[in-house]
Amino acid sequence: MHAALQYAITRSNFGYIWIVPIPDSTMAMESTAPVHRKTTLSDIAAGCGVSRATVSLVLRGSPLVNKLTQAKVEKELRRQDYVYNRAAANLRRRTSSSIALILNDLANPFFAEFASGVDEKLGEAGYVTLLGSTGESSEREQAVLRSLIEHGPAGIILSPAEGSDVTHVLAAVGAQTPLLLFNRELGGNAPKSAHWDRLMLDNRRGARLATEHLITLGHRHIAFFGGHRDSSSCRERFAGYTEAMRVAGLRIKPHWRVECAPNRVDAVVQCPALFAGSPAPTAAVCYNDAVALGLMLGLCQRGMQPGHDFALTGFDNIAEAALGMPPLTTLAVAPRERGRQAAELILQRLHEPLSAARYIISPVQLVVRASSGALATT
Amino acid sequence: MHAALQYAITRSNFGYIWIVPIPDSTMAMESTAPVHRKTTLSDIAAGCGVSRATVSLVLRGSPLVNKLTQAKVEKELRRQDYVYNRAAANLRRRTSSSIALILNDLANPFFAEFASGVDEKLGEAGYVTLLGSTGESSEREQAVLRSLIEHGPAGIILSPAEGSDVTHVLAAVGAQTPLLLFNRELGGNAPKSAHWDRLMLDNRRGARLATEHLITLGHRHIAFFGGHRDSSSCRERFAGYTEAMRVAGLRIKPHWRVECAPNRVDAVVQCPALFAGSPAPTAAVCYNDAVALGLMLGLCQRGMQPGHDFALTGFDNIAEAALGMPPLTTLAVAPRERGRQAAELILQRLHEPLSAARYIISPVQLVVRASSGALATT
DNA sequence: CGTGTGATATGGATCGATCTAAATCCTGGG
DNA sequence: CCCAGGATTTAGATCGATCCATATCACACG
Repeated sequence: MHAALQYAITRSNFGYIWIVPIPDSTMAMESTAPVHRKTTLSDIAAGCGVSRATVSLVLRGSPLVNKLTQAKVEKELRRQDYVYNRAAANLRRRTSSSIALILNDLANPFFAEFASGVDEKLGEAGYVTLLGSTGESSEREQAVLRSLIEHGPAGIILSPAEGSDVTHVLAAVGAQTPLLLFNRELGGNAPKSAHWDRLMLDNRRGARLATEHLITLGHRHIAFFGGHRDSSSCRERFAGYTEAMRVAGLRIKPHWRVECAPNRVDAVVQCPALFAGSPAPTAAVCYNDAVALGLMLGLCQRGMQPGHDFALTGFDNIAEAALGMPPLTTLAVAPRERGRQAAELILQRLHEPLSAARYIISPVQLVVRASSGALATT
Repeated sequence: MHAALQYAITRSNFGYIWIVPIPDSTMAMESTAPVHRKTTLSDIAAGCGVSRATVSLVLRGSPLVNKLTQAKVEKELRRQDYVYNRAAANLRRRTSSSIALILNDLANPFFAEFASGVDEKLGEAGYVTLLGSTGESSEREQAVLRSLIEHGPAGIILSPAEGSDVTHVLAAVGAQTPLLLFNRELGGNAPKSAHWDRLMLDNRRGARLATEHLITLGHRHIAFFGGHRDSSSCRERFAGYTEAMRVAGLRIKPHWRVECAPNRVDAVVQCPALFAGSPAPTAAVCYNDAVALGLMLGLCQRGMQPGHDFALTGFDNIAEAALGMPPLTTLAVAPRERGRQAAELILQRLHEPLSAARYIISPVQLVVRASSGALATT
């Protein structure tokens, strides 16, 4: 290879691409193994004059093998840079060491942190995470499920896409692989025979806590702001809100229910709707933090000071909630913890495939900050 | 089972746990398969009186089989709810259909979106993503690498943990599996023989663009705010800043370089340091968006109006950047696109294992908004 | 000296698919 | 009626590990 060809540099649009040739001695002597094949248990056996069975025993730390042979084999394992082929072992043992994690929206920080928790816990238990992101499309969900199931995961953790249907999911999953549903229910009505574990958030209780908090602070005209009626989590949160209002003997005016997409931009846009009717609310329970932060912006634009002239709460306790001006009163759902919990649940299910299905509604915790006016700092 | 035992409800702390017994007919008739084992290719063969080889050919859509037998086999496949065992096939074919994706911090929205892009692209290509999150710990990185490599991924996409070391990583990965490095370089000095692909962000150019933008707007006293000197990306961005200043013939005062942790809280705290010396800067290039948003808060607290009394830029273009008051001028890095690109690169590498290593520095794009004063709206 | 015993080691079948080479079937030409 | 040759099908080995039943060995005991 000529020195002149050492580097090829391309300027493309903005970025750069370097092409660096491979050094001549592509693969130097790899101990003793043939250049390309991975070394297998048989290579080790041959390499130190014992049978494959013995090597296998050593790999699994069996007490049956003599200390000396064990040492000899272990030395050879290191010498040949052996890596265990778990797929082969799993095939023979009819086991699996992976769990599929299928999320409707990995790019959402809430699910990202959930995934992080799942992976953490699974890793500790010696399992590996098979990831699948469906981008909120039930067609992709089908495809992803079918693809992942072929890799034979021991279990599946699924946060369904919106509009995901029971029968389709069950058809793809089959009856063999345990399923844990997270965050959302499946649409359609389930066949009687079907059963799976569920891990949900206590949306209803969360919204009730927030509403009660505002009531305690003296508010009587409280709105429910944001979210769409057809989202199940929004329905649940709204139910918690109405429940608290009813218990406190407060009537809800129709114009106190303002819908908007669960993001900041739309929240800003819809803010005026809150004040269209009379009496105007003095506080709002928001569908989630994004919406609450948007509403705060909208209030500022109307010359109102959130936490002072108007109290509001969020839901999720995203990172920015603590840092807003003012900081946001909200409900912490601890997504990483939920991830660890989901992993634990599916692992338990593997140990007891026949035990009763569990339906867990996970606690949420009210985090009081200045936006609700409780800690108002002028 | 008695009706009285139908449900067990536990109230625990905040949440609830339902235990729902499994219906009596746990597994109804599963077509014809024995209750518990998965159906295999042999079952299908036996079920419709052909050989295993023929079924295998049908599965892979070979044109060699007669239309009639093909139809017969396909019918039986459906009847028995057959699912392909890709692990077994991979073992025989000595192939792999998975790619390992190892991230230093999955909970970070930037990486979450990157992962989302990777998974999307890999899915399209028929690959499955093996996830591993290292939580910024090089020990965990080692463990995760070793665990994932045992599952025989066809390739590895690695965004290294801070302080991750070349030799350790190479020892875990081995020479067989192609490696693509994303976002960061590995520490330590690499052995000559080693080579792998790299996909990095054009940190330097990004910071230069931001700085040039501020200079064009008339600023002469420009600070570089945030980040730590020992982070490689921070060093690169700082280099871009100094380069632009030098080219424009502007001297940098020492007190214009203020370090802080790459988050909002610390940025607020360090804000006053910017104005400790004279002459005070009239603008700042910030290490990233979080820092820039923090600095905006700090400026407000000093009674200054960002984008009006003081110009500033961020880096990353996180979701909140567009929604701040004022919206933040920043550099878009398109993490999802980078993810798709990373997936593409590793897939290409699988097709050409011996082609030259690529070093790609991905473009970043200046997104001008009001915070830099270019679009000042009073 | 034969043999029972505990400690080790191993051959060969096996998991569920694929591959290779060879067997079978079918059809038309000689 | 036989056979070449294309169209189909298949038996059996194989991937890299594990499991089972059996083999081997050293030693002690009657």
